[in-house]
Amino acid sequence: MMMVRKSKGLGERHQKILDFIEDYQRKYKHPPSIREIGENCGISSTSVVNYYLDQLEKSGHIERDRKISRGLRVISQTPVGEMFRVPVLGRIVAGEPIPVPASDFNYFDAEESVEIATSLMPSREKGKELFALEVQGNSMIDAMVNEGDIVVMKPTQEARNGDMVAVWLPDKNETTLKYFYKEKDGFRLQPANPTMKPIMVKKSEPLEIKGKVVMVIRKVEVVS
Amino acid sequence: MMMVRKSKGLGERHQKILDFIEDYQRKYKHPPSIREIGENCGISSTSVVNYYLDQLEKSGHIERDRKISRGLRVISQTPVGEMFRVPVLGRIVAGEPIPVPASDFNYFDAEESVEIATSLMPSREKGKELFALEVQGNSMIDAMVNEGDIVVMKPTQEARNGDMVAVWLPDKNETTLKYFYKEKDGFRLQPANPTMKPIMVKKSEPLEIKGKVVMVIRKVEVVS
DNA sequence: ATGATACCTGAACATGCGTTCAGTGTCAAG
DNA sequence: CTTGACACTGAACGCATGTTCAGGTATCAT
Repeated sequence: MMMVRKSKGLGERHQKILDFIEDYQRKYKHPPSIREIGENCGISSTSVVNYYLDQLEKSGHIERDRKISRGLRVISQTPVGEMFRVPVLGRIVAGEPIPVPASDFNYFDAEESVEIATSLMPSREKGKELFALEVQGNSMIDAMVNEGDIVVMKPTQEARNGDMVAVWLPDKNETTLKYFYKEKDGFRLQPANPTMKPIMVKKSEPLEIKGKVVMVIRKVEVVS
Repeated sequence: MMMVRKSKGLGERHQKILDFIEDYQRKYKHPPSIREIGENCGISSTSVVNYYLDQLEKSGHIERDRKISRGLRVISQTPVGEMFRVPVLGRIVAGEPIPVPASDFNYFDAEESVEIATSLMPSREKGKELFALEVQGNSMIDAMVNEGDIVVMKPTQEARNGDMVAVWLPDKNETTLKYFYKEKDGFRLQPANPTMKPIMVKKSEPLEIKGKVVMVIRKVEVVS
C-alpha cells in the first residue's frame, strides 16, 4: 500500500502563505519578499519559504518570476486590486431555508460569484466571510428587494438593533429579509419599505438569524 | 549636446517613464526596477531615474515605497483591471430635475465616485458614459429604491419597452424611476413593485427621459 | 535497523536594487 | 563673468533579497 500523504491538497502552511501574499498585496500594493513571508507565517528560514513557494508554483497556485525581487503573485480567482469575489451560494426563496456557508467552505466550490469593489464595502470584512444569494420570487418586496437581485450577506447568528438580517421563521416556514429590533416581549421585524407593517415575533417563537445583509445589487437588463 | 528644457508640467521623459511603468506592470504583473526603467527609457544612470521618480512622486503621479524593491506604482484615476469608476453626479430627488453629465464632462469633476466590477455590468458600456446618482428621500419606493441607494445610469433620451428609466415630468414637476412602456395613446410608467399602480402619460403631455437605469446598489450599514 | 520521504534549520553567497555623491555641461538671470 | 538652477553621468556603497548547501528531525514502509 502506498503511504498516506500527509496533505493531499494544500496544507495549513500553504494556505497561510497564500492568504498572507494576498493580504500583503492588498495592503501594500506590491508582493511581499521571501523573508517577509517567513516572518509573518512563523517560518524561520528563507529556504523553507522558498520550499513552499516551489510547491505552490508547481500546484499552480502562484506564479513566480525567478531572480526578481518580489516577483510572485497568486493565481487567484480574486483579481488583485481593490475588489474581491463573493461566492453566490444559491437562491433565497420565501418558502425555503437560507443556504449558509459550511465552516470548511472555500470560494472555489461556488458555481458562481460576484465581484465587489472594496471601496463599495462599508465594512472591511474579509471577502472570505461573505456570501451572496440571488433573490427568487417577489416575496422580499417588503425589503425593497426584487426578483433577480443579489443580496450580499455576512454570516452571523446575532444581530443588533437596526441591522438588516435574513431570518428563518420555523413556525411560519418562512424566509424573510427585515430590519431587526429587539423589544420587551420579543423581536420586531421591520420591513425596509416604511409603508408596510412590521412582523412581531414573541420570545417564545423560534427565530433563526442567518446573516446580516451588507449590500444589495440589482442588475437591470439594458437592451442597449 | 542640447538638452530640451521642459515647462512646468510633465516632460516627454516623465510621460515615457509613466507609460513604461504601466506597460511593464501590465506585462509582468509587477512593477519594474529603477534600472529596468532606465534601460527602457534611454536613461543611462539609475540616479536620473530616481531623480525623475522623485518628481513624479511629488507631482502625485506615482507612489513609492522607499527602500523596497520595485515598490512603486502609478496613481491611476481609472484603476486598471476589471473595474471602472463611475462618477456620482449628485442626488436624485422627486421634486428636482435629474442631474445629467455635460458633454464636456470628465470624471474628475465629480466629488465622489463608485467603482463597479466589470463583471457586474450587464452591458459593456464605457464607464465614461455612465454616471451615478444617490437617491434622496423615499419617493422612489415604487421603483424598489430606497434612500441612500446608488443608481447607476446610462444617459439617453430614448427608451425601449421594458427599460427602467429615470424620467422628468415637467407637468407634474416630478422625477421618478419607472419601467417604460409605449402604448397606443401614450406611455405607461410601471413601478417595479408589482403591487403599485402604473402612471399613464398621454402623448400630449411632456416627458423627458434622462437615462436608463443600469444598476442599483444598496449599501447597508453594518455595525459589525 | 534501514532507508525513503517530507519538513525544517542556519548560514553563506551572489547579486538585485535603492541610495548617495562628486562632477559635467547648458542656459538664463543678475 | 559669475552664479545657480536644471538635466545628467558614472561610480560607489550597502542593505535587500533570491538561491543554494550542508545538515538536522520526524514518520513510515520495508
